[in-house]
Amino acid sequence: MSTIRDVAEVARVSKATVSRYLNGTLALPPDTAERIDAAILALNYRQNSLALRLSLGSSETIGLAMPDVANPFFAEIADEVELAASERGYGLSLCITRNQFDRESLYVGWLDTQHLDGLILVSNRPDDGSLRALIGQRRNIVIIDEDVPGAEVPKVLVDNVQGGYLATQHLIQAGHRRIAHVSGRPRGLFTVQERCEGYRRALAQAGIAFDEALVCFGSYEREFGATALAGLLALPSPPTAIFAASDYLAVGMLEALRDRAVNVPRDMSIVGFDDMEFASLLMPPISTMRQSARDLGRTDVDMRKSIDALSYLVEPLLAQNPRLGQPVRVCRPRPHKGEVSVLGSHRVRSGTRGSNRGISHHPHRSHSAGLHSRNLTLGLKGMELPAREPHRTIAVARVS
Amino acid sequence: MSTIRDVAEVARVSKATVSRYLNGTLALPPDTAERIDAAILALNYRQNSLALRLSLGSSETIGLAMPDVANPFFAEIADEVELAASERGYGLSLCITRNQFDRESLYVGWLDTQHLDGLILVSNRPDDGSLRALIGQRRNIVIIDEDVPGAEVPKVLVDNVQGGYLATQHLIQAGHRRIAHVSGRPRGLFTVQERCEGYRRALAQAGIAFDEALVCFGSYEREFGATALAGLLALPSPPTAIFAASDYLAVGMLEALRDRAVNVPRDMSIVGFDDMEFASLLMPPISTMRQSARDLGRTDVDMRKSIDALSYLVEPLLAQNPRLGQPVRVCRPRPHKGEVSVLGSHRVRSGTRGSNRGISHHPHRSHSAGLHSRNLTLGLKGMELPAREPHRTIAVARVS
DNA sequence: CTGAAAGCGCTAACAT
DNA sequence: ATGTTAGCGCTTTCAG
Repeated sequence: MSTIRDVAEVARVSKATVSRYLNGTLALPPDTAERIDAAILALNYRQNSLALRLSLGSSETIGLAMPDVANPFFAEIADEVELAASERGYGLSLCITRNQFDRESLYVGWLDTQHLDGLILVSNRPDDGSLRALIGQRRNIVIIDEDVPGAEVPKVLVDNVQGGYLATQHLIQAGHRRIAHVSGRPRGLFTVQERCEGYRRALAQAGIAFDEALVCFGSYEREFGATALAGLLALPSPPTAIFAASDYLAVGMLEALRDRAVNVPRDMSIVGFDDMEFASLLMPPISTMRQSARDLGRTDVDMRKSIDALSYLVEPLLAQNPRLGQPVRVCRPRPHKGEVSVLGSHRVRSGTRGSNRGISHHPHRSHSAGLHSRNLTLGLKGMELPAREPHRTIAVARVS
Repeated sequence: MSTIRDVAEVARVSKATVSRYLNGTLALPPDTAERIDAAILALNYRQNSLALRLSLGSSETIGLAMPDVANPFFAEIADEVELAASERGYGLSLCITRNQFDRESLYVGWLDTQHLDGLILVSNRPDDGSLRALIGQRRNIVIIDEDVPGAEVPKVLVDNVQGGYLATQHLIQAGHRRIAHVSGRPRGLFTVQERCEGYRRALAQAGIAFDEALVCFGSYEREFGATALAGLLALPSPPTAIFAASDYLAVGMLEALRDRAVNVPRDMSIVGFDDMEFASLLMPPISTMRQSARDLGRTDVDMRKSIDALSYLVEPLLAQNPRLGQPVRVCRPRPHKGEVSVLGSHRVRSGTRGSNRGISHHPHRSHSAGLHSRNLTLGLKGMELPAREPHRTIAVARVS
């Protein structure tokens, strides 16, 4: 490979001139410009990005650290983040933590070694303070999906309480009184806690007593769905509906129910959580709380564009758009097809996803092919996020 | 952040000494070593990876270019590749091409700019020669999943002919005579061509005439599954079974069949292709040809370890293991749970995936919850891949 | 054993 | 408008 020096020699100018010309910081007389262009072409010159980055002191790369990318929920986030990053000329380093602290630690360390300019962190463990300490005062981390309490960085989290509330309410409105809740572990996980809190609120509002026997905490995985289900069915008075805190859980339950020849939704109603894209591929499709992985991914990178907390990463972008320090709307997602996006307020309407014409609010009634499916769509809630307040939380809640 | 220079000053030695000590190329007297250690600790020194990489002329990063990572099939590959890369100390740059040539081109270019040391390329377009030309003589690319004809680089491809053959044979053995085939587009895509070829072979072998009306090429996507199905059902003499060239296609068909209240598998049998992890979550679970995304990912990075075609990437690894130029077995995957892995030969046995006890070979008979499910497992075929023959193809074929 | 110095390829003052 | 020079932080000859 040829270097800028070769180009300079061939074009009979200095390295600096070539460099400035290439970066557009200089208007050259046509003849010199042409000589340089010709040299570049002749030598098939390409900027060495390593040297560039060393010189600039920035890797032009952001990291996305998540427990697992084979899980469709995370994969969707990754897809969206990659898009946002590449649109801005950033590379994306994929960092799979497999839920281990030492791996999270490794990747956070990459921020110091210039390996990464910024890090999008999806942790899925309850933090004992180590991760928070590790994050420390860093200004180039964004936390999404699961909170790391105490960490003073921008966060993009889902309104899990609201989600749990709506899911449960959905079942109550369908006539259920005995509603179980199956969720992850440990209970200390914010997503677990909050979804459960929403569940309790909905019950309370409907005057249904909370029954400890009807809630199980184990994991968000499929396997636990089956286990939990067995336990619930063995109760003296089993539930008629279940709010599962993840779609994977719901799937595990569906499998177990199928094995026991229990008809869904006739004999058991289920609401999931996550709205992974494949949820609608299930037969029967289950209701699920939508927390859009794509919005989590997208919103997050929008933040980078506007918050000076991420100044390290954002400086080059701000340079082009010097409204520095002004409050900016950070969460302005386009509405998805068939949805109404309501900024700043919640509004519920019936959705259009899937083949759910002839929607029935009663789970014991079903349409066309004997399936139960009802969608709610809750608009995104956008918030003004003033500069200099990097650790406020953006709630993105959706239901479908 | 402190630099090696700071460390040197505090430890009262030269930069060079620190550098060599850190790289283990030097044994130091205990006292000097201690001084350096202390300085590193005190200053919280970390190697700047940008500088390191510029100096070394290698980015210690490989790229994974794929059309889409939200698709579970690709996501599984990504997961596996990340694991392999991180185990070897490489970073992984995720490059989503969205099936556009200019994006593929961009990422291939990163090999020249030192941005990437190696590239794992998953293209999903039929190549008109541009991509092949772009790849040219580069020695640090590996192609997986879909062939780029003419490109002389290592490839990890599935034996699609065999896959199509087995899928079709499965249906024939179940008693079907009118079997449709629905696949992607354009027909020029190798995966499309080969799977169809396998389909034809199986038909021929069973003495069933090939009927043009029963094959549809459109796309691997779900939507086309529904479209194609409508066409097939409208035929004067519709098929009783379908071999779908992707699981997404099969899912689209299942949905369409459900809408028409056609019972699967009683009135229509379907075999898919890919064995995405979520395939078994479908209800009813469909039979599917297993081409293990994970094996594609894993095998590939194993190749990097042993083939000198990838010398650029592999040199640091070979340095530790100087059996340079020796033939190495590159494809030695561990058998999955419940499977028999047969190197160098094919063997069929009944599998153990899912809840398929009481397997029925007849699609019109079904077990427990009224579902049709039959699994075949074909062992991996491993090949000796001699050094200096980087562009031989490894066939990984599995069925389940 | 250890240090001085050159160099990786580029950018960015500072000159001219 | 262009050249000169000094770094960016590290590794690696080459000397001592």
